[in-house]
Amino acid sequence: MTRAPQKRRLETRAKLLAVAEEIIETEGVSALRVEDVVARAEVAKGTFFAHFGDKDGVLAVILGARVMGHLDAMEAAPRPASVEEISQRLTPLLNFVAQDRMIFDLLLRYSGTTGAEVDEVVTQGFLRQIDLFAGWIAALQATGEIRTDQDPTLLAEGIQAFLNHVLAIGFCIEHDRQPPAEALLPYLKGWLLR
Amino acid sequence: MTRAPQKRRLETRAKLLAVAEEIIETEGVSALRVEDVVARAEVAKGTFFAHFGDKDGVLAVILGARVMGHLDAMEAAPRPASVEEISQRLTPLLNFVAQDRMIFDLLLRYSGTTGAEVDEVVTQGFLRQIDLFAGWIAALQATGEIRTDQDPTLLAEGIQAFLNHVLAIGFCIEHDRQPPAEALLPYLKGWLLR
DNA sequence: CCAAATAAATGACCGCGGTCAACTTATAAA
DNA sequence: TTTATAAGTTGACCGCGGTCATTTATTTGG
Repeated sequence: MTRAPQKRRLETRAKLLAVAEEIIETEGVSALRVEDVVARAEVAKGTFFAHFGDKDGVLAVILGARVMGHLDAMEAAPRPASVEEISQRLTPLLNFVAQDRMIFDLLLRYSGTTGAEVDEVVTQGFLRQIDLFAGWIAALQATGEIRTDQDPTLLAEGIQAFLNHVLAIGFCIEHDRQPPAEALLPYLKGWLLR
Repeated sequence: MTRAPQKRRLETRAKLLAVAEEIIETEGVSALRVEDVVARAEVAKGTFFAHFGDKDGVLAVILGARVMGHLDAMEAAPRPASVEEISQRLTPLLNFVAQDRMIFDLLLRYSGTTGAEVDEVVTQGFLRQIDLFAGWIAALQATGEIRTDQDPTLLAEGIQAFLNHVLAIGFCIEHDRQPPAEALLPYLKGWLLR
């Protein structure tokens, strides 16, 4: 039987997270170095890895939480009444992910269950997002606003696909830098309207 | 004015490429180590980077060439006459990319022009793929097999999006391992049929 | 044929993520 | 209180990608 974590452990973890968030806030995700984190938190390097497994681990916790925040906001807002409004609702999340390729890569990599670690924040967020989209879609189907010949979940996963596509393209093409939500709209229309 | 590369340089490059391909062939992409390559090729480490910039550079050359090979085959084969046949034509390429996450990541990262290096093989392949799809789509539109209310290029880019989506999901979800081409079909139908 | 100039190759060195046997601290059983 | 056991932490060490001042080979102009 596993013992409850002791206070000391929770303090160390909190300190590491605080430092990591501080660095991300001021210098950006790409500037995060494990060695900086442990130095500023005044713990040994091994401690970091004992807590988070690897560098991506701490990023998953922090970025996962931010994604969750965006999902909270999306759930709190009124449901979109049109395809354009879907695109609007997605804008903040899209801009968040678009700010740094590392964020996109990490979310893409963690966004499905890789076996055991189903309790990952990012995985949760991914599933929640699909559910959220599916809810929006079902409602829009009920009003006849969008196509009804496909399952809401499939349509939701399709939105996910276009989201990632637009983000990936955005990181590649330097010229023609339109905001991701704008680039998304044509795909969304072609996918949802009939 | 830039001078033509001298014979020695071409030989070195060829040797490095041969060794790298040999390693990829026998041990897989993920097992590729720059230090192994230079050791077996009997050149110094710096030489490798003088030739390919970074590790991804040599991978882009090798994997880009393989993608080109698949595109050749796809162009040589008769045009798909249905959505199912599109999925069939895509199967070899899809399986190639699905064999290792590193391949997927690299192609995704290099698959757009990042400014100057437009002459990257991978970027070429990406553009060629879109063209190829657009050609297929235009032909299917002419026969009335698929929807005609959207531009072939947009539909082609959508296929690209679903391709990547299916691959990403495939790497995440361990259970329920259906071949990627199979997972693709529902999206393709929802996207192209009307 | 011989310098000066440029291309190519070298390998010691660095940064940084990640490991692990040893050590310290907390907790439970005797 | 003592002692066995587990939880938590430590830092030297490693692997590997990547850099760059220096050295060696090749080309070119006189």
